[in-house]
Amino acid sequence: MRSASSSATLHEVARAAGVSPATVSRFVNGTAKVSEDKRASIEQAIRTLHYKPNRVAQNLKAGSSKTIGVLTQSFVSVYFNETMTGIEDVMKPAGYALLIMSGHWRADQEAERVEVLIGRRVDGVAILTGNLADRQIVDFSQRVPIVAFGRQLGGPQLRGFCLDHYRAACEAVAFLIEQGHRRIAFIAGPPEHADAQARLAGYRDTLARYGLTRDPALEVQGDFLESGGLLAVNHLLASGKSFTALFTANDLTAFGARLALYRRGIRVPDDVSIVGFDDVPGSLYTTPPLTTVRQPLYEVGCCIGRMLTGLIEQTPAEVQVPPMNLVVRESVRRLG
Amino acid sequence: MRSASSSATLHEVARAAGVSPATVSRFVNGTAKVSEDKRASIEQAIRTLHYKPNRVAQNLKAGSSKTIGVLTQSFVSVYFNETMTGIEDVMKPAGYALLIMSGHWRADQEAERVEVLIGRRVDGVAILTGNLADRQIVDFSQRVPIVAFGRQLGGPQLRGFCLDHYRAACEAVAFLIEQGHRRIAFIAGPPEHADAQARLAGYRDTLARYGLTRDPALEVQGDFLESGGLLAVNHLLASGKSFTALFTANDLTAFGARLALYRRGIRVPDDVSIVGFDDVPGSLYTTPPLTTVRQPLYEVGCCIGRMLTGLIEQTPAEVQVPPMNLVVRESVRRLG
DNA sequence: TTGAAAGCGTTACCAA
DNA sequence: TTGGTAACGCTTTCAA
Repeated sequence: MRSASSSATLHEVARAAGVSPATVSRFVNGTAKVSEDKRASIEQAIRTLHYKPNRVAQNLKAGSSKTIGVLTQSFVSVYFNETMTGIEDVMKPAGYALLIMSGHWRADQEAERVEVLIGRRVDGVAILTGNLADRQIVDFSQRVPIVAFGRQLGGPQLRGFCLDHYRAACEAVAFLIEQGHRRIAFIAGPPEHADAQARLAGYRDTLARYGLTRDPALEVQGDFLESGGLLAVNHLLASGKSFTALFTANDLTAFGARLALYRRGIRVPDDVSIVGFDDVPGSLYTTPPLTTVRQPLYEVGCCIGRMLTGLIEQTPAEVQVPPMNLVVRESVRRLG
Repeated sequence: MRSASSSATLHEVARAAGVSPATVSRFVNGTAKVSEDKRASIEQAIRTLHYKPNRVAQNLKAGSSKTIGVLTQSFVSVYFNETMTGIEDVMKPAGYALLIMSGHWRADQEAERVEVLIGRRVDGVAILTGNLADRQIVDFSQRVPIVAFGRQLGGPQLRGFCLDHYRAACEAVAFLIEQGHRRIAFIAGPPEHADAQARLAGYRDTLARYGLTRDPALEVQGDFLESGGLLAVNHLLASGKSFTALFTANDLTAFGARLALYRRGIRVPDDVSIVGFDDVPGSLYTTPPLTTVRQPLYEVGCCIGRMLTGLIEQTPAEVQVPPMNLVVRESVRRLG
């Protein structure tokens, strides 16, 4: 007896329709012409048996799974999810499904996940940042086409690209300076995180470029999380150093910072201005709405998707990586 | 010539090791004892050929894919993503991978996605809310085990469960009343959304239960989005009706409402108290932090995972659905 | 236009 | 313990 969850096979359809399996296959795939009468009985049989092709068998035969693997770091981060939406939106119409695994920012887990993905014979892998060594990604790319976001990497089966965090951070700080701010504090991200480093460098260099001397006491450590932002502001305030603006390594940090300020009755932007980084959905509705640098993550996802299909189907496409830019809202006050 | 992305097969390993494919299979799977010498040469061959079993072939053979399909509605919603984290955390250790597709709240797309999932022979499907007709889910469940979150459904291969939105909404409104509030406005969710209906009913009934007469002018339509919350508050304010508290159908609505209030200089909670619903991550860091009803979505995901494995592996597990509860933060002021 | 048959990479049964 | 072999469900070549 057939279990409730399996469905009819091509052979059964063939038998029911009184034709050969080959003919049914041809009909189903439109691979060749089938005479009118057979066509009718096949359609009939398919209907009554509820036949649906078994993709697993098709995949085995085809040697490709029409599936792409996505290595994300966390499901609960808009950062990744917007990117995945972009990936899905371009891969779905092309017939690919997404096998998603999260690596939790741990190189060992990430490697293990990629192995699983390759074992499942995905046609390509998208790696969204993470802590895998570049070297290892290059190695993996000998086994499967890979597009890595957040790395400057290349190879026969490998594409990698980054957004220009340095330039974007420069733009943000320049904006603050042009609004009349001179004492600008910075809450940094995790020191080992490449993007965080670039943003910090952008902050420092822009200060220098405008001839402002940098005050180390105004650079505080954060961790890309709200809690870190909150602590950092407390720290800053405790140090007694004054500042009129705050640039944070990302939006979550800005949210935490904003709450710390709120708790002390320090108004934004009246007393202190804030600029964030990322433009997560929530930043449009903070009080006040946050001025921040927008990362075009949805578009990034689309790029990843296009690069990946290009790699897989050997139709190299020149993909234009979208720029980041400052979105000015209400958290910055013009001084003097 | 073998393409760069494929790897050695069992047969090649067998040939290289001078044994039969069957023996290699047995060794790899530990299905039977293999003599020491063969074992060594097989290991050797596997290493030099970089052999990895082809899961696609294994799946075809086994008739199961060790994959479960997840029908989500949107990637960019913490609501779904927290749930998926829970699902992943219980499915991954059990050896299942997640094939994820989003239905965008459109019944036709959702049905199409489930068809794709079934066609790919997933071992089970998790449906996270959405607009599919119950009837259709029941039908699908004849072809594959299904766990549906957000529906009260059951069947031989079907489990469905909801959280008690009605009761939770009652609790939230009761809290407001007990804090001394009498004029409590409500910003509703989409009228066709079952959870939104339950929350509305909870609001109305609780008012009645405490002997408060309900004022229709204090019930405004929202849409579960920040923008709807903002508009709703503007509407409420324009109507001239006074209120001391605001209960919103979800947190996003509360965020929008909070911004509208902020824009008019109305303080929270000094002038107006707010209670949200969901407890999305951001609500801990709004100014002030939002009092809201927590939906234990991660735990829900774990439940879904356990129910699904129970269904698939025919080991029915009694799974305890976690309760929602009010988390009191700083957006409600005690009156009088 | 149609069918027979081989093969995709595994696993498992049956003999040996 | 080991090997041969037949499936799993499909596609595709080769003949007819």
